Amino acid sequence: MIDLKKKFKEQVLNVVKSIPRGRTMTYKEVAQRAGSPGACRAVGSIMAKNFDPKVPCHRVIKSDGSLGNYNRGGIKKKMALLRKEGALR
DNA sequence: CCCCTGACACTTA
DNA sequence: ATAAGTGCCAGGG
Repeated sequence: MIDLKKKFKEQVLNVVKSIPRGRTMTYKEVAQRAGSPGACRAVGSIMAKNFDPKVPCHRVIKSDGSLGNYNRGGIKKKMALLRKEGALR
């Protein structure tokens, strides 16, 4: 269980869990905070295939402001959540 | 100025 | 080990 790649995944989940309400973070920012500044694409893959209910992955968006992928009900659900939280105004 | 494509880094199966 | 999926950057038209 103590593999470097898994550590990165755990770090990514941990940093996303730490995102405050009403705040959004890009995949690149999350990847950089997780310890791999060039793994922005890996963050998307992690979220896409291994989503954790404790992780507000809906607060993680693309660098250009798009929402990216979402496996938790649909993109419109993600927008609704962010809008309700105040991350999208 | 805007739109599209290729190449890259990393994970999961 | 390979293939598929995802997001960012750079270049070309």
